Amino acid sequence: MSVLPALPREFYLRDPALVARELLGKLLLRETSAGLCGGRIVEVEAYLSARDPACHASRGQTRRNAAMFGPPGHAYVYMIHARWCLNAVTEPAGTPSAVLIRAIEPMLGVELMQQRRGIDILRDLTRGPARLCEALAVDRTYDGWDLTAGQELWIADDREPSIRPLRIAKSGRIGLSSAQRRLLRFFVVDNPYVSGRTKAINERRS
DNA sequence: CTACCGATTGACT
DNA sequence: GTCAATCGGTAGA
Repeated sequence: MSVLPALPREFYLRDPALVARELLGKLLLRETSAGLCGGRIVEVEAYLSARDPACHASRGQTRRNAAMFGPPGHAYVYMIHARWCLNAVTEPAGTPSAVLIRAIEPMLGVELMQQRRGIDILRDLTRGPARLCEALAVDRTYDGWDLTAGQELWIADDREPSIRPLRIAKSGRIGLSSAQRRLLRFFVVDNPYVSGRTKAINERRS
């Protein structure tokens, strides 16, 4: 049993945009024989199954996106431009939606993450979906991994109350070729570990 | 089998 | 700000 227990499956059994917003401030954790590492989630994007053309699963199931069709609370790990990216699957099995973890704030095992990334600069360690996967040694072998099991790779509540409430902003999603009107990217305002533009389209308290 | 592409990143002007 | 390397997934011959 971990000191930092994993969020339960019910957490993920909801609308992906809601899950995305609530994942901000949670801890993404990774444990290997080399030690524990991870940090606070500060940037996410929601992908809304068949009703969302930008979602990898919007045009049906393939071997690549199969994890998104599975039960909530599991990882969907895919490769883009020769780099891995990590999602948390949401909604019931058969509804292929997910939340892309775009950035975390390094908190645990910084030295280990620096080794894996081959850089020292804290700000560049986990800012971006592929960078954080490299820092946490997440690759294809974690596609389909159960994030609620509380081992190797999981997400937990941050029990440090001092950082709340978080100021949250939303914007359009990053890097999509097709224009996406919907504001499905959520990030912590003024956090230096958020990737891309940090201009707030809309702001609220959480 | 080949050809094309991308939910990115890092190097460069 | 611009640009191209990167390589597995996918579609199509």
